[in-house]
Amino acid sequence: MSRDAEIVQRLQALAEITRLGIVRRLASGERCVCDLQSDLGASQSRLSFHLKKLKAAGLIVDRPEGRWVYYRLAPGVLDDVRGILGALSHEVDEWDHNTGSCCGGDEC
Amino acid sequence: MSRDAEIVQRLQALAEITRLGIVRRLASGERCVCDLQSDLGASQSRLSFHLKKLKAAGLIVDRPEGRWVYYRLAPGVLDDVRGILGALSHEVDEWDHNTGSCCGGDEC
DNA sequence: CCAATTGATCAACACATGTTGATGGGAGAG
DNA sequence: CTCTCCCATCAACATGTGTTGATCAATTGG
Repeated sequence: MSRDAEIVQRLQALAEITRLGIVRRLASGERCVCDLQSDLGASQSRLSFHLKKLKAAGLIVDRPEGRWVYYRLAPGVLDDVRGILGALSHEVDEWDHNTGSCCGGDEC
Repeated sequence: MSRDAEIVQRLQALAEITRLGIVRRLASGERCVCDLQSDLGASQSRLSFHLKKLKAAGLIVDRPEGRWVYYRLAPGVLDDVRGILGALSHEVDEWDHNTGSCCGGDEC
């Protein structure tokens, strides 16, 4: 998978209200699905669907233990995403109002 | 629109390969649609569609001038998104392996 | 005025995504 | 073993998203 596809997948994983809630919840520590279920008021099936997305994007990791499966944030991944956005917004500082001409130059 | 919905909309706007390319391109300065068209090799209709999404999310702003419409990054918005992600990943530092019990406590 | 250019918008289509309710499987309790 | 709990998975459905090709409005140039 290309780097860009990976970034897109991670951003997309975060770009959903339920999953954002899950990530926010996991930010304070490991939780099992049943915890998230009561915290977020979401059905078990729905949570499982979203956890799968987050896991596929590498944002969370699971730890099965007995009957339960504990989820937590994958270390460093959120900061990695932040780094990408930082690299994007960084160049805008030295922005010149008329850096380039339209349509490649002399024609416009 | 709630704060969370706004964040989701912005993340979602970034979570697409064409739009990520647009943002990356605009990071180095203002561009008109015809510039992006040749840079990204995308059709005019497709670009217009994605630019509309980015604009609706508040990530870019437009500046009509004559026949052309110039787009550029909205200042501060990318950093705002970064700030959100930073707030999320921040709490994970003080993570305790067994912070909470499952399912609210005494039952598991 | 007429023609060309830029870009927004539309309809139509294919495909992806999120939800619900049901089913199944593994682990532990009785 | 049987029953229950936790969780993943599935089918079915509704909705959202991205693409193409056509059309339209506004601007500019001849």
